[in-house]
Amino acid sequence: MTDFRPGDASLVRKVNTQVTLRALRREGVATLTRLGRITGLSRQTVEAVLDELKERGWIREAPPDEGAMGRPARRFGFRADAGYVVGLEVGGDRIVVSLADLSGAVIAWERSAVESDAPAAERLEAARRTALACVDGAGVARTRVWTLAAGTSGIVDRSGRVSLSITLPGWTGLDLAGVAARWFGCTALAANDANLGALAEHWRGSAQHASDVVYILVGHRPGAGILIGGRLHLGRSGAAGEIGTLRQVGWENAATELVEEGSAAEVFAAAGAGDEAALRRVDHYAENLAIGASALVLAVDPDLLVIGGGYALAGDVLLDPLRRHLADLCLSAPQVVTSTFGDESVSLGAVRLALDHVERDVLGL
Amino acid sequence: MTDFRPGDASLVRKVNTQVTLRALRREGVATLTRLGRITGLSRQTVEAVLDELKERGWIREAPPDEGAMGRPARRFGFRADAGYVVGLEVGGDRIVVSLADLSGAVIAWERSAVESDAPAAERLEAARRTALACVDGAGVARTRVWTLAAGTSGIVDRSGRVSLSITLPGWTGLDLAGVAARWFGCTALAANDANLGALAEHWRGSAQHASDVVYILVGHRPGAGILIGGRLHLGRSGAAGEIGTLRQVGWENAATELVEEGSAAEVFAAAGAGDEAALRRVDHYAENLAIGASALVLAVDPDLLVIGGGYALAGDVLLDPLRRHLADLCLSAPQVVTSTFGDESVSLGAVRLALDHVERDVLGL
DNA sequence: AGAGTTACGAAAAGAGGTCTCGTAAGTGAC
DNA sequence: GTCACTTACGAGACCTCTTTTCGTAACTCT
Repeated sequence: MTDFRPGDASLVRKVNTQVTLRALRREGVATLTRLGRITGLSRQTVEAVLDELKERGWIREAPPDEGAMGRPARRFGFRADAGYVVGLEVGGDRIVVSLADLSGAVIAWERSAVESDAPAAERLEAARRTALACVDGAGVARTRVWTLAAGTSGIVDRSGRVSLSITLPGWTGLDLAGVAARWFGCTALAANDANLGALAEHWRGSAQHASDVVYILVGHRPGAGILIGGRLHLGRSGAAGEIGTLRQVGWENAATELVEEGSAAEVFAAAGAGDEAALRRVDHYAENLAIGASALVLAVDPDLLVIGGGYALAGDVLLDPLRRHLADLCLSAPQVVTSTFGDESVSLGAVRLALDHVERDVLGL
Repeated sequence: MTDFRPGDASLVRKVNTQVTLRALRREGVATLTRLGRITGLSRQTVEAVLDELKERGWIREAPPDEGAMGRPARRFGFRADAGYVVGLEVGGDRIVVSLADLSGAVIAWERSAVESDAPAAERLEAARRTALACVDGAGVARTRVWTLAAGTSGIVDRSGRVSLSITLPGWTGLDLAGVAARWFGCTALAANDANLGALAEHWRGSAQHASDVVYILVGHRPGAGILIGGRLHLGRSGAAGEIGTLRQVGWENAATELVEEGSAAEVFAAAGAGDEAALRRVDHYAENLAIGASALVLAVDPDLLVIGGGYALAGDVLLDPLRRHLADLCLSAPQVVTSTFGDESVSLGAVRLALDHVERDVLGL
């Protein structure tokens, strides 16, 4: 439950360091006095904390603000460029990479296509190349990447190994985190793509103010990620949210039925234009989706249901029937919204995961 | 995420008070030196903390141990009898009450029967009488009850109001916590029965070492409770785990099919003796159960699945087919065990909930 | 009664944090 | 350019909480 270890004075310093650093990261650049006011600490304490942080290289002193009244205050800024993290999506037909600094600002994107039946080695090599290209292209030395996180479809266990992948050839059993760790010689993490999507939405998307979130990545084969109390819930084997496994749910073939004629985008467009047959197809797909979604919703009773992934671009054409079926299946369905991100959501979630790791393990606490 | 407030020296004292109190509750009675050793604090600090706690009435000084070597040490004990909590199950056909002291030791049980079609007022009155009888019978003054928690079937929202009950007449809309608060003039909490069962198992039952737990209360109408990270997960409206709502799951009528001929106990007994027809019935019931259970398991991916409630007494007669169907439906089914409690599990969980409240709100932190 | 054992209690020291106050370093008005 | 005003810095006193040390007290055992 709570903490078990007793505390001494250094605990207080630890807490206050955290609080100060958190405030500084929000502020960007701030004076001692201002930091004192927003943290509730005395200026003296803030000063001591910042001295320590400067020593450790986390922050830097910025030039004083000119033109202000009174004696110029010393200003400090979080050294967002002290290190970088890479967020990576290794998808069925594409690789998406984002490079972010420690403040979470994404400073470079890179993407490339990959054949959906490419063997594992080829897919990995494409991912590696794209990631390196992204970092090199941004002019960031490879050694300055502190952590990499990768999202991929399939079940990824807590150690970052793909324990089961249905869609990607040769993917099952792959130690994705282990392999990716060698690319930059840094710690690497791996997780399921839907989980990372959920994380991204909670970080900067439509789920920012929700605590418990179910995120469904709709596309060829829907997947789901769950946030409990704002934190990723992975489960014992990392398989939390894998409701699609249940035959009763019918997620396996939901998409193939949808795209029997034409691409998904075409079907959605036709449905949006009022085409009866397309509407029926979409409705049927939404119903299938709703069955799985309702199982997750009933299990978790989330504050919010977020729909992400390629098909989410269809917007209300898909969401309206989904909401209808969901209301039918659940006692009280939560609010349903679409992702605010396009296809960056997984790599953005990966960035967040990497940053979480940095903040926890490198920054301490 | 983590704490937002900065800390000063008093934070350290708070932490150490918690640690000490926790240790003392585990030990029962302990000397200063011993407490120092197990908490990792100096004897002086422990002494200061204990002085404060004695002042506040949480602990008492016990007579020194005789016959030991050296100067007799002062001994302190947690005042488990400083207050009491009442755990209550308001079931379909019975009321179960347990009275526990602050150490969690149950010092009195009381139960009574109630008609399954009794109107709400009658059921409530029976619950009140039984609770009062339990406390009075134990010789505990009613004013010494600090918190009461009640478990009942149906969906109970976070404020302790029954937002939906299918089985109990007149129960929907009842402010159970509000009503029960008047019985002893203390804070009262209310929750779903399966949630409390889960809590009980994690506290003292088969789920003690599990972090994420799905608990299914099997009986007339199965219900489920979920523990995430050892804590109750209620969800937005308190409906987390209500997978039985989903028609595809078939929990609604699972039991009625089981008991078409004879009582449930008879069917289980016959199945245990090898009766083909009974085996088929049980297998069918187990299959229905497994569908809902697998939805929960896939959603949450728990460390452990615990089966409690009346039918759990059947043991492996029910569990074996359940495990089989579960293995069939889930990628990797978790361990499945039965509850270690009989029909005390809900009231025991209620005790735990009440104690949690006391520890958080009364003891501080 | 003396030796051995164990715990108590006061005193000193150190780490952190807050408050106060005199001083430094700017801007703006005259 | 000087003076008043504003704002921030820095040193010192003081408080809280913890730990360490050491002399003393209160037992048991021989």
